Amino acid sequence: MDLRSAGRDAGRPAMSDAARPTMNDVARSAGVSLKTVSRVVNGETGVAEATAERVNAAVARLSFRRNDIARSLRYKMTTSSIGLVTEDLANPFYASLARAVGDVARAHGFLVLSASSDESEEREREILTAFLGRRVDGLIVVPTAGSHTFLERERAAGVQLVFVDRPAIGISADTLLIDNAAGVFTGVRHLVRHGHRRIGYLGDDPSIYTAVERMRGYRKAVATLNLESDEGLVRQGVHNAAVAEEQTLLMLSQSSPPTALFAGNNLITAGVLRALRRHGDRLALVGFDDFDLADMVYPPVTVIAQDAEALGRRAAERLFGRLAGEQGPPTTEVLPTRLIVRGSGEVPA
Amino acid sequence: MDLRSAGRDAGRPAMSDAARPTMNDVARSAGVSLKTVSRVVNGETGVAEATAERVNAAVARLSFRRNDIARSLRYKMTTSSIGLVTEDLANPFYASLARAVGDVARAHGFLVLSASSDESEEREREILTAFLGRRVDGLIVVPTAGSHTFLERERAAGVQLVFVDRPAIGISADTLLIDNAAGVFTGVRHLVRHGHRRIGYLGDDPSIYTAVERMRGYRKAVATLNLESDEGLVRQGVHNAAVAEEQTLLMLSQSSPPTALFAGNNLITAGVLRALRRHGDRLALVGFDDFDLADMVYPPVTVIAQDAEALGRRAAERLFGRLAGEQGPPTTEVLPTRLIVRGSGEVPA
DNA sequence: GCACGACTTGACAACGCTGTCATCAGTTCC
DNA sequence: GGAACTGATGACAGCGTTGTCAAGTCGTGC
Repeated sequence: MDLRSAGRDAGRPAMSDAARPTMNDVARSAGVSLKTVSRVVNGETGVAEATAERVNAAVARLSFRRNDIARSLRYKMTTSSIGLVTEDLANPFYASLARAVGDVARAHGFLVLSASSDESEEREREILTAFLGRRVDGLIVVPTAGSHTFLERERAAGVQLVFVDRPAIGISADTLLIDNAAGVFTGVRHLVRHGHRRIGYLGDDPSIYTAVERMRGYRKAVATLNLESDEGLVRQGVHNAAVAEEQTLLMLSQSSPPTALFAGNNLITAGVLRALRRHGDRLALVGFDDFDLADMVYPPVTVIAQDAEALGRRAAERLFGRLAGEQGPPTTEVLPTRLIVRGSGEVPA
Repeated sequence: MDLRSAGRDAGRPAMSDAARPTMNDVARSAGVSLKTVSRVVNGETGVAEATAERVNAAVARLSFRRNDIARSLRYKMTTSSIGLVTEDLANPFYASLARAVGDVARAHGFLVLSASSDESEEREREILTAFLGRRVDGLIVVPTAGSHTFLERERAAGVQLVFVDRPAIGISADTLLIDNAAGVFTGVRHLVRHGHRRIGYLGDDPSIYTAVERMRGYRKAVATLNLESDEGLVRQGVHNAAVAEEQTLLMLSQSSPPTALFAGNNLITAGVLRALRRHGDRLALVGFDDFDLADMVYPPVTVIAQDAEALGRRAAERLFGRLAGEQGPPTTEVLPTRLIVRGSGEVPA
């Protein structure tokens, strides 16, 4: 594009020179002092009605909009904004969580900065650094596996901190978790109640906290519910649907295959379903994570559902509680999961 | 909640008395002037190596972090942040869009403020006002139905503006759309090619731009592909899965029911699927919007997919292009949809 | 020995706003 | 009629940073 020929007011030139009016401009235009404008704009008392009207007229005339950046700087260095870091905002689970956080923030007059860490410690740190540079008043973080000790000094400077979905290493702060182990245990027990004793498990990478917890739930079920214990029934590090499909087929072609399966997350559930369809056998299945149209899949999938919305809401409430001055040592709240029975888990052994 | 009383001395933990160090503190600690600290922190040239080292040591010692709020105020009043307003961040479509916007923003060193308007004009305006008060450098907006003329003055003040998914009324700005009408047309034509001439359509509320466009695509298909035109085959205002299910059943119990259906969005597709299952007949179906496990549903659903990620990415690229100074009149870019054949649309009439 | 430029450093103002305190007119009270 | 109060308004400083400009130090060339 040729800037020269773009000419007059084609783009931003001339117009953008119309710099934003400041309180000073409004003051001049209304024939009052800067401070009086500030009083009117912020709805403070002690301004004569006639004066306030003049100021308001000038505000409207100039399209004045208070500069909250400057206000923040002057006013206690607090920004009415919080930062939210999740693994991936496009993931429906975190999307719901983010939505809930946003709603609570809005109710408190706060804005939300958000970004995705993609499970990268370095990227998470970049994001947090940027947020802190912007002086967010609080942070809600789905922490990566790395140490979060460096946040200690930020907390000392008054930044409130809540971890969600996983605990953080190297720092103690308010934390909200899902009861992953109990969820898996419940799901496996459901299968046991339908006669299964040989139950396979496919889980995500053990570097991920939730994967470890879920595996723990499975191990506990195996140990306490009198299940067949066989490492051939266990697959870890299954981190996408394709691998899940492949591993399921391998597991089913063993000499003594399982009669039921537990899928450690929604991606794995998808892969398992595809494998079951290809395989033809009708195995029992329970998956962790609910998903849209789970009732329309064949077979309809029985799941352990986690409430992302509640998780986000509670985390935000906790954060705003602290911002409002709630004292006390860091707390950890664990939210329950819910078994949703739809058919796939009720296939008898 | 009253922000004023919130932050008071009511609650700030004792720790927070350890106020954040400023460049002045660093300067004192390093025995140099404020300005020299600024130079070192911003990597400017012309500082003796020994001095820079002393400053860096002091920075580390005090855990200094540059205050970007103050920097923004001083430095051209630009904040390296953009605002994103969608209808609902929890909706997977907008979640993907938001993720893409976030990635592009990150590549440019920008942060993203986001919020959900819930289709409310008033709420959208509140959000935009809050964003603009924070002096975002640009806005990406999925506009509600109301007039957006008030944004004209913001643009005059230099705020860049991109509308996404729908055009905005009362203002002309860069816009990115999905070719909704063509998508529906393609889907209906797909059904026609499998012998259908009596095709039902269920669409969302006509107050929504995309619903109107999609309906237009259906009408065009009916008119040009020699289909049976019958208002009994058309349902508008279907705004959730339950209504879709109910309306589908009603439509199928007519004296001359359709042999195929087009579902105007993913929620409607879900309702139609449930109705078809209850009804027992195997009708052909094409739905707008792809969804997870569409291949595992029975029957696997043929869909018209839209690329939310591309939409978000292009919108952000457009915005940053403008922020980089690209001139020229507002553009409108229309992204194509994609037909994904899975089985449900291939049932012969 | 002195002027010169190159390099390094710092003093100061300003970004747009709010808190503090002073000022000034108009009461009220005895 | 003067002290004391009330209500409205403004002057000024300062939040933490960066741009501007001046000043200082040093080595070089003649």
